[in-house]
Amino acid sequence: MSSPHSPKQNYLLDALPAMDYARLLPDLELIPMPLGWAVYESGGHLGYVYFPTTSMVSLLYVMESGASAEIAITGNEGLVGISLFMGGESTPSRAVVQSAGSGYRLKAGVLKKEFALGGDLQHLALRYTQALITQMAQTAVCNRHHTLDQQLCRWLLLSLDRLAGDELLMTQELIANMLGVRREGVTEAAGKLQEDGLIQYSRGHIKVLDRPKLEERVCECYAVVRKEFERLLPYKTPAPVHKTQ
Amino acid sequence: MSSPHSPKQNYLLDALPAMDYARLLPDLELIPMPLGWAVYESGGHLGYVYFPTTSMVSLLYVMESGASAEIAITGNEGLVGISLFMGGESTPSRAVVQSAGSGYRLKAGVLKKEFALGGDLQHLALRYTQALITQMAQTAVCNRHHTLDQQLCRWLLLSLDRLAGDELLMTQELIANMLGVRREGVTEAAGKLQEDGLIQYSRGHIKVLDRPKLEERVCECYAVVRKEFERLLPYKTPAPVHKTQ
DNA sequence: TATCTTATGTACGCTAACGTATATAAGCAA
DNA sequence: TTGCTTATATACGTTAGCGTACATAAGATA
Repeated sequence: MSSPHSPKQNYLLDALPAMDYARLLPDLELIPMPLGWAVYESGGHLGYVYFPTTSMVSLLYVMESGASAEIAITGNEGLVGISLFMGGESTPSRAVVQSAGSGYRLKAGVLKKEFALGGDLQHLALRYTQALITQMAQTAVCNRHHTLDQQLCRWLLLSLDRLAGDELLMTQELIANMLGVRREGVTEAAGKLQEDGLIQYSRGHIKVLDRPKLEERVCECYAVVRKEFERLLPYKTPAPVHKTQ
Repeated sequence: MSSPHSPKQNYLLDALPAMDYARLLPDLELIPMPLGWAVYESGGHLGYVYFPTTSMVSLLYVMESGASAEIAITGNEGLVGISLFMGGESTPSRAVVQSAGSGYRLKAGVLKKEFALGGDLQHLALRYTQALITQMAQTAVCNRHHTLDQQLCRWLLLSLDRLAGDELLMTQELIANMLGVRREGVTEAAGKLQEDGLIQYSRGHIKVLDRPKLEERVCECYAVVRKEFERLLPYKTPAPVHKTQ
């Protein structure tokens, strides 16, 4: 099997004008992104920005108690390491690969230089950051007001949008860590979805059977985030949508 | 009484180099920011960015059901309207004046032009935005894991940091809307704080009597946000701190 | 003064999610 | 095959916060 890797599998890189893309290409380094790898740690210095192609990265905060909560998800529509161009160099959160795959990385210095030019990369990166902000804000709202069942639907749909296919490799334990809830709670919520024929899972494999029905059950948060991503990053149509409203 | 208004009461404006400040000064327009005023609406277009000086603005999301949740707070350490320079022009959230006072505004076009220069205003605005992101992320975490009591402490301290003095004009109803909880819940939580002598309130006036004790009761979220603001926006020392850890 | 409005206090049953414990089952290793 | 590890299932008492209802009290208004 050949491996048809290309930086263009990442939306932000793909959206760059040919000249900007050509300038960055020599510095884009293909790397594997294995499950569980901490792309960056809380407070840690970043040497690179990462552009996921076939992988998915969770931004999460781990509390003193060890409990955690996901803040946002990044897939091939974005980049990991916004603090590099936002100027802070680090953040209190962690970034962990949540779905293995590949990505490209760019040395911090190269990115900053390109960003400082004020061209398309700057605009794209900032628009992506705003979309990410919306995702974070909606996570806060969802955590406050919605049930675990709804949040699981949101999480499945957001993840699906960021990956090819209709399958996720993800144990209930992992999902519980992301949502910041008990594993047993996820078992129960996922059990209902399976019973009703929306998904099918076994030992870390989740297959979505009925996406439209998932979109019926999810809270408004999903659509808010999705629409904002589509508005801010057009031309990105990650997965067939049956009903966004 | 004279009114000693100055754009320098806003940290971001104050931190600008003399030349940049001088360039913007003619376009900075002093405006009153009355309680409850919606600085911008969900999805609405912004004509101005706002630099609060003596006022405080809540970023919040209002759900279909009418329930709401605060995403972040902005005071004289920041600005309202980041979507203007981030490129999105609007956001799904609302911004509402939560504590009356004054501020300065700048026409969208002027800000964008200054931002595009890539100078100190750009750097400050982006660093502030990163601090705001931290606040949002921590709101999500706090909503997930901490009790109403802890969240009330966090909210009081964050608000206090953004205002002069030790008093807040704020009914429990208002606070409940911000936190996205029942008013009765706030009554109970605030009752405990009053009983223990940490605060004193009556009909919309809240006075903080023992800030150190408040900082003992608050969850870690407050310190995370505060430290990140201090790291990203140095020289800003809003209120005496007794114990940040 | 009496009345009205708004802010705060208190109570009661309800539910989602928690913490904990234990049971089953699927895949892997020997 | 047997045993071991990991993933999922189920149960039970506890609790924070909800929804609702109603009571008090402080200012404002007449």
